[in-house]
Amino acid sequence: MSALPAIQHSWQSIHAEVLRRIRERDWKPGDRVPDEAELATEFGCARATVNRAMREAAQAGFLERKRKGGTRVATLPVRKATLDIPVIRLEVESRDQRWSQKLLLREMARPEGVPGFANFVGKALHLRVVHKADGRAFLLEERWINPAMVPQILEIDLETVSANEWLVSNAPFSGGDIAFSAANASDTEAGLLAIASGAALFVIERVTCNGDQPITQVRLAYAPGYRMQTSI
Amino acid sequence: MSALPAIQHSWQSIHAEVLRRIRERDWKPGDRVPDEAELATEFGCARATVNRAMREAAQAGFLERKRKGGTRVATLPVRKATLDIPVIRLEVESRDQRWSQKLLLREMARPEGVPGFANFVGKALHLRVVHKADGRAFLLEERWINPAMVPQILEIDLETVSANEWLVSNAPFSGGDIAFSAANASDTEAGLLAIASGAALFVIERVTCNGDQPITQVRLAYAPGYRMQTSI
DNA sequence: GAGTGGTCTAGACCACTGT
DNA sequence: CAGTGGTCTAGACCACTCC
Repeated sequence: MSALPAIQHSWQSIHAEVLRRIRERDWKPGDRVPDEAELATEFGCARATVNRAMREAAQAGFLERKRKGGTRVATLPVRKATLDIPVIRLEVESRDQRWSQKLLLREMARPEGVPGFANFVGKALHLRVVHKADGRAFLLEERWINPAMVPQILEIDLETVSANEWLVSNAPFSGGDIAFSAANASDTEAGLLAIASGAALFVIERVTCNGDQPITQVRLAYAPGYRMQTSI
Repeated sequence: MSALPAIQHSWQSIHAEVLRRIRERDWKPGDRVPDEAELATEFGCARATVNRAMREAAQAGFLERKRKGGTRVATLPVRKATLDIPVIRLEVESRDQRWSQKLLLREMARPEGVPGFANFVGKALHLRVVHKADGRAFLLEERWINPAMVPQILEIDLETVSANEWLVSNAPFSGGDIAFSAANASDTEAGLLAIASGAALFVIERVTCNGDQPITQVRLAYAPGYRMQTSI
């Protein structure tokens, strides 16, 4: 009962009220909640407005919705965190630091054992780059690029433009996979990053594809101190 | 020009077509794209349908929308990856392994230098737990819990029920922060995980709050081999 | 001021899926 | 089969922001 203070509109206010009821245990985990039509009456708005509010809450993991089954409060709310994967240069500049890079290696080679390039035949563009923030090396990039997918990149001056940035702007892609892990720095890596051998690196591995064709695979190894953050 | 094959409906098909145009460079980065009314005419649907498709594309980072400014293709599309933060037990069981835990420490203590507990006065519940998959230790959990926010937890048998799981189901919370990083295993950590001292651990640090009150802070250190994965 | 996206409404039909 | 969420429509008004 107890309708809301009279004037309630906007899906956001309803969304907030829904989250409040979950947080305050008005609606308990596992509970069936009133259906959209009922809530629309209670809130005095159109069903579509309730739908929007509930859909967003479900997408965030707070509710579980099923046709005919109705809507229930999630029992074990799987929290969903959204990470931004920015262009490296912008990530550095957003910390008010100056970005620069050094191209250590540029070759055409056979990608062997490279994730995403399993069935690849012929040679691919292989890059190794050190990224610097205010002149200090903080990130090693090891990248393989499928030249069949982005032939133009063979003519780009990768000393000037980062492959990362060029690809983001010029390589259409449909999807990919990302994995995060930790790894001990090899002697070589330690030398390049000016850190102790064996130091713990934060590693991001990413494969991007267009359809079923791989475009690029990259391994980013961040020097100690790097933190990837987000809110939930 | 070239209207679509005639029958086009559903925001999802329009969404797919929009992404295709971006991918295939029909619409180039930075380009202004037709406004909603125009697209609605082209696709032969209501403006609300176009709105839904474009809104989702913008949320995913492919478009930038501004009132009056119109909609443009993002020049440097910031990829957004969504991570699921599951309950540890379920994560293990989803790999068809058996989950178990060992409670190493349970004390009331002053949280000093604990993120999120900066202004905390008095004592908090401090836990240290080893999580095992098929009997093999793979994760160290170090947790602080604000007893004022969840007094019932003081009476829970944390040997049986994981604090992680209990909190997820019983502690209402409104938000929090997560950070991911890498760290070298200390001698103690190495001993507990049966790995070499200094090995690279994947670390997740999370603070959850209700309003401005901290509920719990946890540091999860995963043994080498752990990968957190997602698709984009 | 005017153009464009953001949202709300009232009603309708459809698609799943539990009973 | 029937209840519930998912979506579409046509129209309206509002809010922001560029000119």
